[in-house]
Amino acid sequence: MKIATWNVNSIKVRLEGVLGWLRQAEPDVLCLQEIKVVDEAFPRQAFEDLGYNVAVHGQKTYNGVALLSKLPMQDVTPRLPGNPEDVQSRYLEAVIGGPQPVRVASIYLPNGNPPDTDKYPYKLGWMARLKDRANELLKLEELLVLAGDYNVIPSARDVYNADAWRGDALFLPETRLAYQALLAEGLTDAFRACNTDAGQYSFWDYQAGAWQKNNGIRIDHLLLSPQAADCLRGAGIDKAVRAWEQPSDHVPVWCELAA
DNA sequence: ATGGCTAGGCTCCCTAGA
Repeated sequence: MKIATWNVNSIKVRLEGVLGWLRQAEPDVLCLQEIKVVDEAFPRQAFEDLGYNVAVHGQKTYNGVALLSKLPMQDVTPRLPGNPEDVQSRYLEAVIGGPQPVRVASIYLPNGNPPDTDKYPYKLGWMARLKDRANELLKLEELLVLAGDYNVIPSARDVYNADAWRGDALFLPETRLAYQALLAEGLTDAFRACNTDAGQYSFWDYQAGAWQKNNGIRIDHLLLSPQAADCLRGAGIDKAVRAWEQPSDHVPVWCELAA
């Protein structure tokens, strides 16, 4: 089963690109982030025509996540538990059917900038809630894939110019420690389990020729339960998509499970 | 990033992104 994640930065603008990528890459599951539309405005039919089941947790203008799956989805659950007052659409979980079911979540972790505002404690609080959710799910001993835009640069090898990101919410020591605490629950970074090279990025800013200089960061991750990690057959970043017409600033990241 | 681009909407300027 091939599972991918992609922050598309508006599904309306990116629809043709996403459809083209699906035809080419043929993932079984695609986790989308920053769709920036309400559920009713999501182009559901276009994906159903390609053979995907669709689950959406949308929001007007900002955020919004979705799941596309060739196999049927059960137990489709929006929202990360732990704060009923959090109305931002950043989490959608489902169990993908099949002989070996896989629980998948599409995650859009808060950016957190600027760090001296309430946006940063919101990010850290969200990360603590995600850690709690992971802890709960790992007890089930299922195949589990938490995939999405984590807005976390895990280490210096995941950034072109570390000094430029020192004080940024994506790279602050407290952010990286919270991410390490999440991994310590028992999760494996699928890409890093397959590739230890530096200079492997999933995001390049639109500004200042960042793409042309390969001035990027790796912030889109697929985190696997031990049961899923045992099935891991490969992982990669579809970097070439960044050079397509009217691209997102993120590219798809994927993993292949023998399940 | 001393913010150079992109997207959305309360659209001719603002917020947000990372």
